[in-house]
Amino acid sequence: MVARDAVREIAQGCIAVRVRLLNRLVSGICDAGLREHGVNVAQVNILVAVGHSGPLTPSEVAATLVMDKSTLSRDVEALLANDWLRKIAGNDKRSHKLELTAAGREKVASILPVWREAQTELRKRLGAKNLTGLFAAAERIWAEQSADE
Amino acid sequence: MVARDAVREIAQGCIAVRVRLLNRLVSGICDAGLREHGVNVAQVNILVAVGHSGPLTPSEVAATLVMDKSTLSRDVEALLANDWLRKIAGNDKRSHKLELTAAGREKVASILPVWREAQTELRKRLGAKNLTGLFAAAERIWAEQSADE
DNA sequence: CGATATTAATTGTAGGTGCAACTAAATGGC
DNA sequence: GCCATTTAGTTGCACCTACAATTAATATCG
Repeated sequence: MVARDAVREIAQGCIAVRVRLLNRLVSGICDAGLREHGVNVAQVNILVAVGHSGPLTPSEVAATLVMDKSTLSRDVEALLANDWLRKIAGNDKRSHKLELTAAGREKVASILPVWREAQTELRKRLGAKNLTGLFAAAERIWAEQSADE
Repeated sequence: MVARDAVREIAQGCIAVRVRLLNRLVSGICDAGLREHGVNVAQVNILVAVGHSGPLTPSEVAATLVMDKSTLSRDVEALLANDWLRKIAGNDKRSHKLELTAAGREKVASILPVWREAQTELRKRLGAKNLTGLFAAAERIWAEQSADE
């Protein structure tokens, strides 16, 4: 194996470069639409995760989104300050749960039009049929997590 | 449409949350393996892009990877300092091209084993068959770019 | 030819992100 | 019951990243 071949092998097969490219494209399009609403896609994802599956502890949210818990902690801070999330008592004195507030639910509803526009553009640019694999991959990661406990 | 439905609609269909989740998983796995080699996945992707399709101008690299050119500029700085990339004259006095050096090519070759390990883990966790859609989506973005000029 | 617009790259700045270290609380041996 | 270990969450830190503004060079058009 000579050095030249390594470049070709990675260029042709690298999962990371493709996922990262798509991430930048997708996040960029979503954030552009959300900017006027004063939120970013990371925040919306957290609100939706909590609203859909909550109440959840911060650790559960972080695991679901495969985020570092410290990153989540800082994101949640802003969401609490806006009263889009609220803390409720957990099973422990060291933990708590996060719940979507009515205001948070309305905030999510308010961005629905721009979210739909972004989805439409993304389906067109990425190819709607290519998304099934993407969704299935995410499902596998979520399934892994259920299996862990 | 009530607010509750917006949460469900986004939770069930959001492309962004899934792409971002996969990005964090993939980047995390790759970066963990690369750490001992003193590089990150962003840098490897740039070296490979330049080595595979180069010489390329910074703008061309940024477009290929769908990166902001300012982000690329700072990444390239470190790669030049390590003599993994070199600047060569461009068509213009305001532009130049980037070329992979022999040392850069060897650096890429040196990380090939950890790259392969990461690929194997990712294929297993994401499901090998789910990757075809991912690759096809990236191809569409690259095809868009050729069509632009 | 000269003013204006465009293009390439970099730099200023603000905020996002993850790893490691830390604090507090709970668990598990012994 | 007590001490070591684990777990939950936050904070310190360094770095990554993108948008906006800047600098320099080139192209365009009257």
